[in-house]
Amino acid sequence: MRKTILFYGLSLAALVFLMKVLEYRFFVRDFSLEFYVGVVAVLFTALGVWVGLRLTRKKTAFVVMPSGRFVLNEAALKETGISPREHDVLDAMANGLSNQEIADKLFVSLNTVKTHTSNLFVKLDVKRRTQAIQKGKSMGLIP
Amino acid sequence: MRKTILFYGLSLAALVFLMKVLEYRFFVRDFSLEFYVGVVAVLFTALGVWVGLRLTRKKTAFVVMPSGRFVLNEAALKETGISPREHDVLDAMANGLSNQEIADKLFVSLNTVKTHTSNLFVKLDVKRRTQAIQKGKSMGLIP
DNA sequence: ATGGCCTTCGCCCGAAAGTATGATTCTTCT
DNA sequence: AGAAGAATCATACTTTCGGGCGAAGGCCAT
Repeated sequence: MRKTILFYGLSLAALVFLMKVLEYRFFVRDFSLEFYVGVVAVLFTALGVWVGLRLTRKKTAFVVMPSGRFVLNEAALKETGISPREHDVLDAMANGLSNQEIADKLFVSLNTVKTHTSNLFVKLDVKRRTQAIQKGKSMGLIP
Repeated sequence: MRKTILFYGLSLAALVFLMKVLEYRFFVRDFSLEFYVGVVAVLFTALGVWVGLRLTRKKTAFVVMPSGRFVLNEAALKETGISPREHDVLDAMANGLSNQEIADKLFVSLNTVKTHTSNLFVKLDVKRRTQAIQKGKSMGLIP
């Protein structure tokens, strides 16, 4: 990551240098300012397109377990401080259940489920249940 | 498509106009050429990034990840009748994005995303986004 | 026994998600 | 040319989530 930033920086520097060259090569020779600016504009537009393309390359590594059974990562459980009940909720959540359905399944009230989910989000450092599921899976908390 | 081209043209025209304004507002008032050019450069770089993002949002383009060789199940795609755009939304959804974030990422309005998600739920026969993610994964629609 | 947890539950409120319906534009296929 | 399917957006409405309080009982360690 640092390398790419450095690379962008160097590219910018190179372009600035090119600008200076153009400035003394063309501008002083009575080329119009519009022309000069136009060149700069085109150049930087191209740079922008290129950077835009670079930036949107996806990288999201995904760790899947095609083999046998799912093993719970208990170390991660302790690190995050997720309680057994919260873990139940996370599991139900990952199965696509709504809070109300989770409440019915666990025989508790809707409010209780909400409390659990809220605490869960804090402990997982996420904002939405979809993210919680994602993170839970990647951490080996749920299958 | 014609409209987008027209839009780009207008954007460029607007920027050129802005350039002229800057030219008479700042340049003649003894601001340095470097400053002026810098503003132009930043402006057009931003434009370039934006254009780059817009241009690359076509194509389903799922980058295969190093450690799991995900292959899109195109048969399932046809069976469910999920459109390319809906597929984009599903992917973003699985990455834990909110509808608003998806809208920003795909350069469309929130309402459009909602429409896509609704159609998606019907086609996947689910009721919630969490279920859509589950089903999407199990059907090989998303990594 | 006191402080710290987990679990349970309540209320309020705003934000996000989802449903329904209709409209426009554009491409593609017949 | 016309039908059909996309993609886009809008408006209006309901439901679900999520945050921010607070609180009570149980359990377990220092």
